[in-house]
Amino acid sequence: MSVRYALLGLLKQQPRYGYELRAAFIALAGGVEAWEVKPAQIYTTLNRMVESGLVEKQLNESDGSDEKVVFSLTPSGEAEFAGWLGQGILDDPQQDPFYLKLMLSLELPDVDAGRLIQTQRATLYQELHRITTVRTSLDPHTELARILLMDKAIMHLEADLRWLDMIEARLEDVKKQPAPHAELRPRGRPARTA
Amino acid sequence: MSVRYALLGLLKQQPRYGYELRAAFIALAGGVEAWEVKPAQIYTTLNRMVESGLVEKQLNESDGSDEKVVFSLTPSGEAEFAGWLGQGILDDPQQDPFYLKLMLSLELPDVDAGRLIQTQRATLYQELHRITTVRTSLDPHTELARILLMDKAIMHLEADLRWLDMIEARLEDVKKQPAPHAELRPRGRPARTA
DNA sequence: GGTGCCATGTAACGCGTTACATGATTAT
DNA sequence: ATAATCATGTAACGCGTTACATGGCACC
Repeated sequence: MSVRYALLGLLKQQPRYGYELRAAFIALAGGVEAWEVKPAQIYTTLNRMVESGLVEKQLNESDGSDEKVVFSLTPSGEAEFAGWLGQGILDDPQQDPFYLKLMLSLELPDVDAGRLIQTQRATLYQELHRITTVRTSLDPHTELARILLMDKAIMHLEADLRWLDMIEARLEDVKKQPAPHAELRPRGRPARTA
Repeated sequence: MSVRYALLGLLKQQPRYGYELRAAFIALAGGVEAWEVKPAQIYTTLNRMVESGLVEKQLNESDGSDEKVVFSLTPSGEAEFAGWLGQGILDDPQQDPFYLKLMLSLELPDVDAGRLIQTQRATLYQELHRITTVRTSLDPHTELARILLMDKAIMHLEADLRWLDMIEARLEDVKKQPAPHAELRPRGRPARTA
């Protein structure tokens, strides 16, 4: 979803051809490891935007021997970009695959929730270590932007680890107390008692 | 990506028909507001899994007058599910639309980065308030699972707000210091000095 | 007799992916 | 010479979405 708008922004800077746009996007988004974009996505996205009138295609201006296809922004595209920039963004941490796993493990008798949590914790720790290493290797003078990206990743990983601790503590609580009713089970589907 | 595996898990509990699976998934994932799934996605996903041999379709068992299409798990599907459960998960906070906006705003002369940050901060605050309200309205005895979901959202929103503070501080630093070179600009594309 | 939910789909599209294809230029 | 990178695509698929269509059943 964002690639589309980023391309509009890059075209607002200046008209460009596809391959150049791809390089510019990757540079903008923090490098190949952070946000890879395949050439196929660039060209299909650009052509879709040409069809909806956000972008124009100019075949082979100026130079004669060149096969480059130059794209430029239309007023409509500029408006679309401005609209995107003006909006705040929320991501959806509610759609959490790990939460799904956890809920399933509580319903399936042969799955150990504790082990699930341990595996997840190990994965997060490992990634935290990796990212921290990368972060400290960056030069604050020339790569400040990427440091910010890493910092965000670190803060989110730490939040996830704290969240796992919370989950474990809650599960312990439930285990100790007799529990007035079904406790960690999601509501709905009357627990097959009927 | 996760819906597919959650469906396998739900079918491991017991064979079910499509509409029932949808209800079970929504209950599992924390309710309609948290993770809506459209019927169309359920049926197409199930049929794809039938084609790849993870799931079997049984037409109209037991009852006579019923039009329900019952799906059940194959051994292959069970293995697929077990594989998914065993793996740790990382999400990609590197692919961050706000970061893209920020980088673009630093390159485009007519876009104010400070205002961008303020808009984003307001959006995050608003969502934090909304989620906190929802969270405190939940009953810890019967809806503990959803409370966990909300807690995660809150922790991430708080992390994002702290991150915005960091960004602003860095930008201030850059403004004050003469800066030995280009500072917050992503590398690549030699700043059009040539 | 509508309104709404149960239940099952199909069609078309957007985003993103992999795989494939072509041809030019540049580097070793 | 051959390998890498530049440059431009097409085809097919997976996931998810919206919109549309069909038919039953229940409630007011």
